[in-house]
Amino acid sequence: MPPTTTAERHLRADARRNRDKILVAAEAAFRAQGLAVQMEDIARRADVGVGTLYRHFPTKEALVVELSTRRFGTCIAQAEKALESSDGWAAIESFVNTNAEQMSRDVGLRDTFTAAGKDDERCRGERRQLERRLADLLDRARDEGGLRPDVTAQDVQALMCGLSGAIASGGDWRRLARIILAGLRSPS
Amino acid sequence: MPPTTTAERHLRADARRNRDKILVAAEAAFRAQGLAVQMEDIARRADVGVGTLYRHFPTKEALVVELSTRRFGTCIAQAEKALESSDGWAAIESFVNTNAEQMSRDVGLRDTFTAAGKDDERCRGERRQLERRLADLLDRARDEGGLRPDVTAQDVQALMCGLSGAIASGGDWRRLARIILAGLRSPS
DNA sequence: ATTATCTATAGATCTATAGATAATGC
DNA sequence: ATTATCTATAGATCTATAGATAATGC
Repeated sequence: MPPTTTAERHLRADARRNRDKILVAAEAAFRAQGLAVQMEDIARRADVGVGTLYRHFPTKEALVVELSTRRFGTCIAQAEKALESSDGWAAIESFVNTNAEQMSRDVGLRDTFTAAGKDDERCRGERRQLERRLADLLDRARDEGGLRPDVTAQDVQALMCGLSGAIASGGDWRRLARIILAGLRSPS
Repeated sequence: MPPTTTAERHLRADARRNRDKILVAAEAAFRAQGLAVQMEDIARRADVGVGTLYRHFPTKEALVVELSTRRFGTCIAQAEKALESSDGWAAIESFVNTNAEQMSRDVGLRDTFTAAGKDDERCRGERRQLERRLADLLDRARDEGGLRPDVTAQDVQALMCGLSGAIASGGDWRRLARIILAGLRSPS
């Protein structure tokens, strides 16, 4: 559930409608074309003038941050869901595979991992929270002996960025995820 | 040794000098700032007007292709040198580590791997040749039993792109290279 | 005489805004 | 009456060129 700020609650009916259309359109545009897509394109997809787009999001950065935050949120939720698995190593496999598959279908997600919101406090917060969840996953798997003992959450975060690049360059996510997971697995 | 084309041989003394200065400046600019650096910046570094830069390289793409080709060339040479090693697996380790270390110091190299010259025949040729050398390295290591049997040259190329992204996102190249190499190693 | 260089600026490609017009809701 | 929308365009930020000026080499 997105944070319904005070500003959003008092929105006029048409404004509310347009805001929703913009978010849907931007989501689709980012997924298909990445964060570099033009504001004009997003407005066209939403069937709205660019002026309206800028009324709702004062800068492109603000729009990118809004949607990147949501993507990070999904990713964090996936990490938490994976944590429910009974087996520590299976949780990590599940997390990496799920994300790799999603990145293969979503340029915006790849861009989010590698580039989005480096200067935005909200995005940085999400990154930190993801790192914490990742650390939880790793701690458990390490305790159970499934994980190579020296792997850190930062390593895995960097590897997820790497995975996004590798997928973008035409690699098969299944094969790449398998290799990276094998690299993380404890050498038994 | 760069290919001394006919055009380059007949260059007037000052033109020859400026061309060299431009190549040195562009190399340094790409290394420090990546391929997105501005032509004006490169010209300034070379102590030359932008007009001169454009006289020698008709488009920015041409300059990027020239320097990316060189980077690919170095990389191919490293693969060939690694191939001289007596041990197949050691050759792969050496290749991956060398490149990872270089990528950590050279934004231009990272950009070259992930983005450069996708539309240029010369660059595509270099990519293919690198892939062939990589395949040679893999074949041998596989025969010797050191390599996970299903790994392809394309996988490794994608992983090198990934490594570049992972390093760009702040990862430690030593740790990342170790994990990826462990993933490629045969599970014995 | 020819070939190369420089500066100033045209042109392309975006983000963002101004200000005239239209839709909402009290 | 207020709030939102639209189109046309300003502004920023690049790449690339025109055309007047300078350096080279026969």
